[in-house]
Amino acid sequence: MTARTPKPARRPNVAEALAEAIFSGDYQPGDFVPKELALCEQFAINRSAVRSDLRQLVDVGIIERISGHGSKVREYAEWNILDPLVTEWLTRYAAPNPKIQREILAFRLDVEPYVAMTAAKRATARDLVAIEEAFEGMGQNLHNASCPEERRLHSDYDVAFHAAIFKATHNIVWSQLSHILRPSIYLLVSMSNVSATDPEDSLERHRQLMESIRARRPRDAFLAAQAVLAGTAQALGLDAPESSLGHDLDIA
Amino acid sequence: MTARTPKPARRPNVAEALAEAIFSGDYQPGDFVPKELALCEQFAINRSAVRSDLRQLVDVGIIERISGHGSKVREYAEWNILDPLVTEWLTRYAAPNPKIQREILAFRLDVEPYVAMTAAKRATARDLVAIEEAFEGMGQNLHNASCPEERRLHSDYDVAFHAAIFKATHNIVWSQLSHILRPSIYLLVSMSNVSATDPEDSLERHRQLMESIRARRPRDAFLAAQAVLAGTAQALGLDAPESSLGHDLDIA
DNA sequence: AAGCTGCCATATGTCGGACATTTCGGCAAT
DNA sequence: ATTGCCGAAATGTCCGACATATGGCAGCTT
Repeated sequence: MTARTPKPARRPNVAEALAEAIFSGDYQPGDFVPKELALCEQFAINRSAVRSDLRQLVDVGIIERISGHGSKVREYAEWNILDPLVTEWLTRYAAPNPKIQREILAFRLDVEPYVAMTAAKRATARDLVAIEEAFEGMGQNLHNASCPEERRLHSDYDVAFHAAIFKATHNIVWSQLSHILRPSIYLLVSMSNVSATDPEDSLERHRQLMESIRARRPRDAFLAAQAVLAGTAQALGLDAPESSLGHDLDIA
Repeated sequence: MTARTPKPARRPNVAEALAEAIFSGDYQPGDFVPKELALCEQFAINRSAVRSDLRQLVDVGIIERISGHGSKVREYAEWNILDPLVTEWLTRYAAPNPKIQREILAFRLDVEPYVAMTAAKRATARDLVAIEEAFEGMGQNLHNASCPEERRLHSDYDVAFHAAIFKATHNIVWSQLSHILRPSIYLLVSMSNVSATDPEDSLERHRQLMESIRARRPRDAFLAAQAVLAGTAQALGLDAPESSLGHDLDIA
């Protein structure tokens, strides 16, 4: 039986499809998505399945179900952008939501230097292995940047690199927050055709960050993370506004 | 018809009930919760309703549904503790999860000083109103601490106070993270009978934090937030381990 | 004419039963 | 002892029906 299972064609994912439509702007906050029966017809599945998927969108705060009236898209501020599923959708469809992307990047500018500093204090050998593997993956997929597949791989390793640093804090909350990295890192890739930054420079900054963590030098890790993020912000056309943490405190 | 609607008795919330059982330790990671039909019988509702509620637990990462086998409780690390619903349940039933509580408090020790500093730079008049109202609510519900109702009110204002500071950063991610405050603040209350800290001292520290933000003094706000959190950590029997951000950077 | 009341259409919420699919465990043949 | 098949048990999906909540319109009252 070399033939694979003849029907891996599972049922269509209504949540996924609606998420794409909403994130792409087809439906905006305040709009109503099609009613259940319409979705049943459109996707050729039963109401139970449709309702199950709509429940997922409710649980992440994207839509609000009004009994007897319909399902309304909620305001962006009400979305659970910390939910892994939402960040996953943001990475794929969020081009038309530049505001959220900017806020996420601002958040990263805020916290990543601090996370790097904490990681430098608590990282174990196992954490360093994860960080190093991700780093090497970034390096190996840095050449012919014209190949989309390779650029995607590079981004995956980039995400893994930063996520590994978050995990090295050995704190559940920080670790789960690493999901927020994915959208902005992928956004960087999708715009990298116009990116003016030198990939080699970026890799070198990542190396310095990694080495600072390995050497358990929290302050160097803090500064190195600032440098990495500043590069990212610049590539996305955002001047690092005020990563003035060090500045304000050094006044002391 | 002075009689109210005779049946506001809505259907039992299976998700809520199961969450309480899981958070209380009746079911632990790896265990299987009762099968759908058993829950139908136990709560006297239909399978559709049961499945809808189970879907909610799946969406927040608490359980995992294995087709044809059952619903298994996932490891704590896989729970979406950043989801508002999960933090809500944590505030109510999390007594038997001291590990998660400690990690949340460690996270707060990490970020709240920085959040306070950022708020001091960006807070608008409207933000200050929210902070001040919460502060006054804390003060007015500080007397006879023996009254449980008043202690609950005090906690609510305490949460509102810290959440208002998070919102004053004017960043979506920070604002949504304020949900994480609730569990540890409520935990403090539930243990306050053995708390040795003076409520007046705590209130005074909060006042200094508020005034630093109002006066736009980021560094003072940073230090004041550290003082507030140190008090909280001490009351919960945790020495502030290493809020050494300032320390490490001041070495510079 | 303005405002209120009550009815009706619409869409979601719940119910009950049925069948399909997946998983696991046991039994039997190799 | 291993492999393969079969069947029990639980979840996934489907179908049809009724209950409930919401919004708007018609008609009546004032």
